[in-house]
Amino acid sequence: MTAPAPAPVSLFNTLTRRVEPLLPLAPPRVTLYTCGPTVWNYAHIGNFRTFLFEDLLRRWLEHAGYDVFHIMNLTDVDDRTIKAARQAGKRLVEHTAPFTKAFFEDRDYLRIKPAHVYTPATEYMPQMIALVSKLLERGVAYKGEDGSVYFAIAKFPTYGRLSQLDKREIKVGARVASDEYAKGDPSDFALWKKADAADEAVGAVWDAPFGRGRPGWHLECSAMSLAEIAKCCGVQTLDIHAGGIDLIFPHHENEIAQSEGATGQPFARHWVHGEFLNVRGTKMSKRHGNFLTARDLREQGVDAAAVRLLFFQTHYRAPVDFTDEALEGAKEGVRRLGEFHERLKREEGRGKGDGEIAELTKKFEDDVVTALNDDLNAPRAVAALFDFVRATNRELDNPKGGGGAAQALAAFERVTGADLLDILPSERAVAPALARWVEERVAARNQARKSKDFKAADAIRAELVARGVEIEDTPTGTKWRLG
RNA sequence: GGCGCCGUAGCCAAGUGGUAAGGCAGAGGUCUGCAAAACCUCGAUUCGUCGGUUCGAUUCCGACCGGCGCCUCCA
Repeated sequence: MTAPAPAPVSLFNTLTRRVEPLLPLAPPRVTLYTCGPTVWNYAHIGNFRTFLFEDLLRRWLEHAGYDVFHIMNLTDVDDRTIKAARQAGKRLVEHTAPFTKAFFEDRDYLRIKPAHVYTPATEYMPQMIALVSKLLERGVAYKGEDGSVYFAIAKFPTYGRLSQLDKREIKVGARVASDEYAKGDPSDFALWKKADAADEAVGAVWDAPFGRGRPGWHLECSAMSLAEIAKCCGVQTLDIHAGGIDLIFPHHENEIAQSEGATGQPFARHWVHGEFLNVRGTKMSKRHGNFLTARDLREQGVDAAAVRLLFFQTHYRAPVDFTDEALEGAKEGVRRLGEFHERLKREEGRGKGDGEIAELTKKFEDDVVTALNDDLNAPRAVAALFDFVRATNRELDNPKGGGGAAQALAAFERVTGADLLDILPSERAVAPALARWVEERVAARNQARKSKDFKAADAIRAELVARGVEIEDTPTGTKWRLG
């Protein structure tokens, strides 16, 4: 799968509502900005579904030969972080720091590749203030009667293009902000919110030429992404901006307005949005209380490989229901991949260098490339993977077959290993004492089997199973593993 | 009310204008002392319902039913 760099990758673009070839501004470089977590609490696995799809996107682009610069923001100042800090009786940063740390731990547990740069909003105040100043200068922002600064969407004719707002009507009687009277147009959104008592109480306030206050939610993404791509690449347009589907409106719509209002350049060329993780048909969320955090899964001993496989078995633009049954199925799939991997390593040297397996391997890699290039169709890639596993196992079962196992192993590892899907089972540490005991019992059982004392042999197996050890007799000896 | 998404076997889930991938679970078989693993065979005459377009629709159009999301700080 050494694709000529860079390969043609197509992705659905929310701007046009079509699958389009990815056309970076300056290939092979791709600038990728993904909306990260709000660190007011632990992120749940619904949040992580989005981060996992972005992880696959990043890896696939790199695999295709692109030089990806990945930026992810950390929202550490907004309504929720302030409220949570206040309730905890802490300063803002004291409250958010542990959750930022937890996010990184969860990210590592789920094997998500770290972004090249993480941008916490509170560390980009000068950039945000400068952006607001610029928007005020250009006359697309104004100071409201309440002292906050708003963006005037009337000054930005293409407002609503991303979310097809021109076709929308705001629901009559929908939530009306208390500061409504202060704005020129009810749809104008806050760039900078004048400090109030709660903000002061937790230290979420900054001085700015246009007044003491704090940034509106959308501001950070514009300010930070523009700052980072200017620094790294000297540009004002992102190649890809990704996030959850719920961010299309208003978050991303407002980011476009703010950014383009300031730079006059397109903000992002390709907008990519992932669907939700549901629980019995309803969006997983803190509000519904139907959520599970990454650390919950980790504490249950769930292998991250299973979570990754589970999510990759559904297309990123389709909603997926999280059920225990589905997770169990993914765990079983991961086990099977692990077995197959072990087998390939064991039988790598078998047979001649080509044959049926070489054909299967080629088809496998071609299918994976085709699937992922077509709007990151991971489910189809996974299907090709299991087709390959089954067909190759069949060949390996044939005493005369087996030629090409080394190639199969290499291809298998390229796709399922740490560079791409990253869905191979984690190594499980076994305490030396346990290992010694198991080895002794296995030897005893084989002794019993040798003397045809199957009753004793089965008793020992039951003993092992009771301790969570599964055994498997093979022509080359007895294998065991923790179940 | 506006905009958008979804409804495919027990469960999860791809997909195409020409007659349904893959995974898990289940049944039978090969192998095995027995298991396990692996492999083989079996499952939707059918893709929410009803119409329409078409030689032909699960795939396009319309209506309806059911579920869901967004509509100013939710991944």
